[in-house]
Amino acid sequence: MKKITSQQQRVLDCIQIYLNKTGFPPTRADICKELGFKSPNSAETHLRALEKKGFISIESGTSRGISIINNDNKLTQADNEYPVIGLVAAGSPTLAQENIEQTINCPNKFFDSDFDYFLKVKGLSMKDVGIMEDDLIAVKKTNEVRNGDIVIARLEDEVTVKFYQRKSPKIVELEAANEDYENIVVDLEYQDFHIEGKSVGLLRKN
Amino acid sequence: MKKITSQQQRVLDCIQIYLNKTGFPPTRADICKELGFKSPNSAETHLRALEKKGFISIESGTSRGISIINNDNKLTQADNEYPVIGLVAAGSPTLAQENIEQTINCPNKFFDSDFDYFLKVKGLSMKDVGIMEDDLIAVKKTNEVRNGDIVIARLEDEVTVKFYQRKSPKIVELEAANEDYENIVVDLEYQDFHIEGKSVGLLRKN
DNA sequence: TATTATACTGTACATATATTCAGTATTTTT
DNA sequence: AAAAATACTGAATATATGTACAGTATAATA
Repeated sequence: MKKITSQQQRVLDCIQIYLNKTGFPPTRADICKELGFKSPNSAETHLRALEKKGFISIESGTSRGISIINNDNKLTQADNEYPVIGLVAAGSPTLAQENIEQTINCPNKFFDSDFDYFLKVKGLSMKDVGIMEDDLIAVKKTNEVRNGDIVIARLEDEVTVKFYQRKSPKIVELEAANEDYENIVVDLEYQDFHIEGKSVGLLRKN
Repeated sequence: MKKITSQQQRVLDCIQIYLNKTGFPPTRADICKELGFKSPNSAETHLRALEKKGFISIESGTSRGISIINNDNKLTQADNEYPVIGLVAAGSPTLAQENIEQTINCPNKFFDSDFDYFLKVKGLSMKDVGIMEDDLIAVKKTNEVRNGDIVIARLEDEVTVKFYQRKSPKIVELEAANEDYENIVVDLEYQDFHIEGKSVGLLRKN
């Protein structure tokens, strides 16, 4: 990490303080107000310097698009609040979505891949691979899945967790890991099918 | 906290996911794009409902001025490095340096109970309760176990994970959750038996 | 010595964004 | 049965905001 000047440090601290206080990053004007600058360009040039030195990233054209880059070699590991989302009974037909109000504090790099939320499992359709009722699956939102991946898929209005198997350009098979459940064959041409994401890990609380 | 609808939960999760990914809250348009709405007013009304119910706060006239109100005090959130210990066929799991395969950074109060280390599972003797090979069991070191608890026990030189059942003052039965394995009957008078701890959670990395 | 980085003020403008208004329809609550 | 809440589409607009351009001045670097 490159050297930082005292003024740049003030700006960096200002961003962090503003974030802690409000929950979102400041605008150029906010920084000016906080540090006594009279031109938004003062903040702008400092931000550009901080970006160039790798302390922050700036999303171009985006309001408040500042994010502080954590060097995770530090003592303070970056945690986040991850939402826990409910799931309809896997393998059984038609049930309204039941959602759960809960978030879990978890290090960002807890699993081998990053992930977006936890999914609370209903049903036992994946029991043979050790996914039990009420387990929390760490889900990475993505469309890029391979055969054999455990995917979270939406078929019409129903969300399920299954093995993914692309059988042909228009046919996907969703395979359960439980002999009591039958596999689901999806015709992409006639059915509303969408990959929500894939499993990158699992969490269970006794 | 008031009731939340499934769509409102989706919006709330969307905000959290966006925050985790970018470091700043989404705009109305961002939410629409993420959830498939076609009018920014769809996001707006959901946000107003979430604000009214106390899940978020919205800074008026401020771009991305959304912040999630979390009920739990995560200020005192502390992390720790937890050792991962291999479950070898013979020998007891100790926290000796040579037995520690790796460490995992994890919030102290990640599971419902506190815990001391992760144990890496070998074998499938508990497969019917979803404990698979190479899963990491969060172990709390304790002697206080109850019937039905999943315990980490040492019998002579062998360490196993099993259900605990106290049959009589001198007899303990260690029950597997896999029909291919036989239960182990322990005579406390004649056998060297020791409870290392009990399982308080499970972690799996795909 | 020339060049670059730092550290500002001040003005201007395109666009990103919040927000209101006008509708429609369904579900839930009173 | 009426009222309120939910769940949207679609258009319009004031303003919040990023960002470029034009300057001035000093310190650090090559």
